[in-house]
Amino acid sequence: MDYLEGLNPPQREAVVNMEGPMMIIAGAGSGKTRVLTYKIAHLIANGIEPFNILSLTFTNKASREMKERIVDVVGDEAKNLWMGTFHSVFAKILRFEADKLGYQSNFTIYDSEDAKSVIKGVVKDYKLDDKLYKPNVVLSRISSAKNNLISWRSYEANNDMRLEDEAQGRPKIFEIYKEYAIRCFRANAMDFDDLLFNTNVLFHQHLDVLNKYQHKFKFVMIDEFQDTNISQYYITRKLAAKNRNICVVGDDAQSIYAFRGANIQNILNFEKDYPELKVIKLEQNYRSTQTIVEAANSVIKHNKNQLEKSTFTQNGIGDRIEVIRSGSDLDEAKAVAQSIQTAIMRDRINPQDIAILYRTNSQSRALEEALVKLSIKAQIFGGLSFYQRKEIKDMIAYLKFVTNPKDEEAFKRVINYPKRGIGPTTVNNLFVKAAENKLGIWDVVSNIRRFFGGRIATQVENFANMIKVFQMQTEQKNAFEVASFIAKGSGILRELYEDKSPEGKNRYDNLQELLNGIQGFADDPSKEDKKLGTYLEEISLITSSEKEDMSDAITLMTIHMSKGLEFDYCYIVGMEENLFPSQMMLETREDLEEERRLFYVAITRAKIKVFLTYALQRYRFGKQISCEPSRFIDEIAPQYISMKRNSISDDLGPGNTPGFSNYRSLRQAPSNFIKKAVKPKDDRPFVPSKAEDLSVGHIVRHMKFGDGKVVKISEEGLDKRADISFEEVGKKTLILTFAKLMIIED
DNA sequence: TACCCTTGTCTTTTT
DNA sequence: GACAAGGGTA
Repeated sequence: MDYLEGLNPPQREAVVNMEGPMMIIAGAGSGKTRVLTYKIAHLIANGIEPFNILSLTFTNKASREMKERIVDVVGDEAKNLWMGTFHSVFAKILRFEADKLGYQSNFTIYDSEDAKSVIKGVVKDYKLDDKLYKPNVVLSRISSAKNNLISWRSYEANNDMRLEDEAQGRPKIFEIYKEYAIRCFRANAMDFDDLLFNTNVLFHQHLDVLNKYQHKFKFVMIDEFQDTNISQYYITRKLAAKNRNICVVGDDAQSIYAFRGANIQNILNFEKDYPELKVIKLEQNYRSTQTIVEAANSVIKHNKNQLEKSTFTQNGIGDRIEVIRSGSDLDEAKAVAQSIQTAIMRDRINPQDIAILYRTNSQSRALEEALVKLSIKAQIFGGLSFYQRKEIKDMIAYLKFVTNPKDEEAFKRVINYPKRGIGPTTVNNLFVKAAENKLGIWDVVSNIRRFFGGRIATQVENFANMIKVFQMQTEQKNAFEVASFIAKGSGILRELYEDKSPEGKNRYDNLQELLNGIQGFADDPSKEDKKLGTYLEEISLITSSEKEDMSDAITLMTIHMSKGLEFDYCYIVGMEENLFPSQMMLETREDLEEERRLFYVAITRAKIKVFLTYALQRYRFGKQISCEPSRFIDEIAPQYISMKRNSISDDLGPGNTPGFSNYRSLRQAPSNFIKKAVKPKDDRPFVPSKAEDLSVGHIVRHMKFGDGKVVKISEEGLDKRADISFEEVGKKTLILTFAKLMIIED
């Protein structure tokens, strides 16, 4: 029991109170993972069987780490714990109970890309306006319906949803939802939200099943409770209804997934649903310096909606937060890279303890380049995950289609890849025939002679025979044997091998890497089941955040991904209005408050020091725009920050003309451009004309870009801009307030 | 049917 | 600036 020694009184209270409902409100850095870990260990130490404990986390990484720590405390029996993300745990249960809902246990899990593709198909078939019914918009409506447990059947009658749709001019969403649901079901496929939605249906319709799992999961733990949505909440409420041993851990100040349906309301509901609830607050921060904790508190104070809680620390005061201003996004990246170099060399900070955090994935590129120049190793999380690459998705589509031949999305990917002369027209005919005969696509394809003759039949038949051979393999062979057989047999491997371009080479390597990964799965002695289906189950819920940690590399990730992690030094970059807070989150106070919580999360990742950086100019949407520092910088109480200028580009004060005189423009121009551009066609003296004299059709001269024609004048916000097609450097958009242009021809 | 070019859209965050 | 979709051509 010596693990109890290192806990403070509230932490210990949380651990030793095993039974009954409990809510732990845990401030950032207050040791909540520790408490959760020890609590589970304590349960096991007191004779509770590990397989009676269900612990839900938000990432597989978090659950893996927690499991390892529990093994350290109580030993190997902890391996039988039920631990994982909501999605992975309930996917497992749904596979087991699939027939009760009319699914087959080999159902496919559609990722968002698959889902959008289905929606696109529906919008097209229903002849709706695809500008209005964009896949993203429709999917998020459907998703929020499912997360609130509104089925397609009840959607039409749901006034809230319908009125919102109509107000936005999209009255047909419910029809798309209906058809989307029908198609997914027909394809024996579930999307991410279905995994939770269908679990609710299962527990609602089959009380015997619910009973079984209530009995099994005598203790339920939920981490990051503030990020659960209604659908998740109902599942856990049902599971815990009998034993009422439910323990949730969360921090309302760190709720940053409202956009995904997370509902802070759940915290309040929890108190109503369990009147005997024990609430424990962990308020002492063990992670960060006083400066960081106080600064974070001073930020979150600006939010109206929050639970009563005050975090404090007994750690030292530490350095002030450093705010660095740069002229451009590239200079910002340079400054960050330099500062990191100093941190590593002078402050002796381990690279693994340094992170650069940003609001959007697209910000990573400039940073990456700057780091490479200083030979600082960096590991970038996010962006396209390995499994989202085209060549990988193609290969996996084969695996999916072979396991679940109803999967229409997989079918569409593989039917004509590699090219086998079955084009979109033919594919469409196949789908029409399937619909006419109320059959699945595989029923038509595998019996093609009953429906078509001629060239189509021959080609489709070849395809069907190939798939049948693959399917036979899955019976006896393990995932790797099947996959490498398919890679060769389908022609994918040859197709990629023959592409000798650098990208083609890369795709080939990626495919090999995928096969290696499958081999690793098949060779893993701890896995009992090495079937292809099990492999697919495992990877369909993997996310880009779950790469392995690389040693001596710094970390680059979005702030969202950084939740739950900690670093010595944190660089929070792009602290600009419209970027952070994001311009899409400025409309309502709720949205802005979520952004502010996100900022709170970012600051509290740091143990020793926080850097905030912003740039005055930044490339976005392929254009350069001016930026203002983020309001969040001003929201930090001033005694905790110190302002610095980026030594690289501190000549860009407000009085100067930043515009296009920085090196970004030069860098992007052709190498011979500098010489050419400064040499005008004639030797008239350069006298800038007034911005308001400029109009479309004028030929103008720019000191660096040379001569060009004005093709468009537009206003964005307060800035008047001109699109100019330059002879030497092509089309540029210039902000007329800054750019100096001389009209040389009307 | 396949390929090339142009055009339009996009960047918020993720299971 | 990046990528998918659409249109035109062989």
